[in-house]
Amino acid sequence: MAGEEKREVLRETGQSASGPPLLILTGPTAVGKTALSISLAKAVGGEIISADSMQVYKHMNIGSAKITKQEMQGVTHHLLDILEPWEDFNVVTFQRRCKEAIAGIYGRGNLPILVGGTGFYIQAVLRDIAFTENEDDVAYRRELEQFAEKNGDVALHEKLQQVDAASAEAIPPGNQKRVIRALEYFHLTGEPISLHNERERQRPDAYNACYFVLTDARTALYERIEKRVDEMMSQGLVAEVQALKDMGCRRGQTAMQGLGYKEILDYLDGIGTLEEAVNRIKQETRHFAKRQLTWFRRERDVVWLDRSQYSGKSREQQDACMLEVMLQVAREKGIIE
RNA sequence: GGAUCGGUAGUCCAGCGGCGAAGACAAGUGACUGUAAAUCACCCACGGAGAAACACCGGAGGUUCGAGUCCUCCCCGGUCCA
Repeated sequence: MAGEEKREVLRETGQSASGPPLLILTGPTAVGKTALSISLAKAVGGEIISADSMQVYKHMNIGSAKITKQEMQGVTHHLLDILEPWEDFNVVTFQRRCKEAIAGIYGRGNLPILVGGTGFYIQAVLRDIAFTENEDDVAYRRELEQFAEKNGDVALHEKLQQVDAASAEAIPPGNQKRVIRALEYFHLTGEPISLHNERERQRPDAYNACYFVLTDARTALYERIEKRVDEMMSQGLVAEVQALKDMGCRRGQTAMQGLGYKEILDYLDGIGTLEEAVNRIKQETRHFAKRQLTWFRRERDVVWLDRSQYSGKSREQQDACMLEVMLQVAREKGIIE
């Protein structure tokens, strides 16, 4: 239904199929991207690049639901386990390393497949968003944080109002992180970030891409999430987090923002019971899935693959059907034979 | 059987006789251009709606200008005594 419509639109508008080829497979957590991505990679001769903000970290396997060596079935994966958990990571770093990986894959004559649930990262690569070259000014950021601490969100927001009214309009005072970034951007470049964003929004895709979004009925998705969290627990999530804690990982680090990690860390620090922590993980993972869906709905030219359309079939059969659809779309775009 | 406390949204829970019903959670929707598994916003008590009026706090009556709030009876649940 939704997928079909999108494809029609693509055909009619004949969106310029320019740029190097790229396959994207994404969707909310726990829809079952991993297995499908392997079939896809095998079918098209592709290498997978993980578009996931947590799986880049070493020692975070259970909680991030990282693919195992065995599950890879020989398919090459990139951007997994590239950082220690105390290192910072962000879109810009991702974009750079992803582009490097893509270049390498083309060099080997293979097709890059971006697989993962971090929509922002995917967008950064697909549209080749230009981020500021400036290093971030940690001191200035800290200064703003302290200002907000003392004077409140609203006062900080007023600062933004003065230099960049458009951004102030768009960002609510409560969203301190984005208010700070907007101020920081202005501080660094002398240009309002709203202008920059406006410009970047116009960018066409940098690739001849197929953007597949795997989804499912909400209830089914939520059930899968709960089941998966339970599995993580039995696989030893607590021990994994304990090990991270022993390595010196603390709340506040980028890696420890991961779902499942911050909650278990709380538990290990004596905040609440294990049961409460588990329930919170489930809850927040559901919220997260919802946010992901919101993001993908907003992206243009996506092809939806909805499991609920194949509800009578087994997962393997569903995957087989969806693989067919993906190959069909890729052929139409001239990405594969 | 007697005593007593309570029945308000999916859940928990506020509510001096002026309530078209507070708060929290869940659910839903959305934003997002260097922390994105982050951060934030909106919405949420039948229906209908531009506004008004009607309807709403277990059920039925009553008192009152006015009842979720007081009274009576009934139904349901907790606790205590038998």
